[in-house]
Amino acid sequence: MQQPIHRFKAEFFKALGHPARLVILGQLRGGERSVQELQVALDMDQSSVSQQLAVLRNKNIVDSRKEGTTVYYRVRDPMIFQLLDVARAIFNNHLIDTQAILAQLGEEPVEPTPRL
Amino acid sequence: MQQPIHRFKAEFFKALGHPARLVILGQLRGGERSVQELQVALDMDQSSVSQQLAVLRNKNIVDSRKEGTTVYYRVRDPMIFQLLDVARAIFNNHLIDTQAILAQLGEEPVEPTPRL
DNA sequence: TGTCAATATTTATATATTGTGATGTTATCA
DNA sequence: TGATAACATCACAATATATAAATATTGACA
Repeated sequence: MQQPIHRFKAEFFKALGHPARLVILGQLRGGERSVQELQVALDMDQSSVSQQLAVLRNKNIVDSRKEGTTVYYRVRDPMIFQLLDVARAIFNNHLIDTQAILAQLGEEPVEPTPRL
Repeated sequence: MQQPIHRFKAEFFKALGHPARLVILGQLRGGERSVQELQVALDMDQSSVSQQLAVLRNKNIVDSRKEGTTVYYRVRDPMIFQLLDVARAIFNNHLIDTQAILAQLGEEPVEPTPRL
């Protein structure tokens, strides 16, 4: 139970456990992005984006490359996207549950057949 | 960014972000298990196991079934295992990083070719 | 060198999660 | 009904994570 490998795996999943970080990964599906581009896409301030990127960086989920004063981020292992795809499939299988949880979160429900 | 669907996905991944819960899911690969069986397998006290199961239950990741005074848990969607398999593949692809992080966690490194 | 733009880190505070122990609940059975 | 077994939930201190604002770093360029 307290095997380090499980702690590590848990850390990995925890890194995925934040809306902004999921959106960042979604953006990175289209290839590398600068912090600024992400900042615009996410409508978040620079500091916050940088912080979320730091979390992903610390868990080796993303990599960065500096070009001049701009830093470009990319996903380290494309298999991450496969992981997100499987997750999406799971969500689609359980839309009703999803709606229940969203309601519980006090949010409006998703449409009948959402593009996740 | 603040779309509820991302919040929901994040909640899902957060639920996977705990060593004990990952071990529980690992146990449930072999089919349903009673709380007691899990308690023994994880070497945790009853209350803690119950609480971790509650987290998984609240996120609709597991289902429970009562038989007399015993409660059996099972994974709701086998695709969860597929997700864990992809995660494992990612970890295997990045063993060096894994070791780096384990070191950072102050733990002993894993063997060269671990069975995850 | 001085300044600016892009990004990172720090700091403080708020919030959430965890771990542990105590208490509740429910079903069985004497 | 009373006792017990199997779980669940509650309560609270400890720890971790999130959020936001301020400050630091780095590279380009005048």
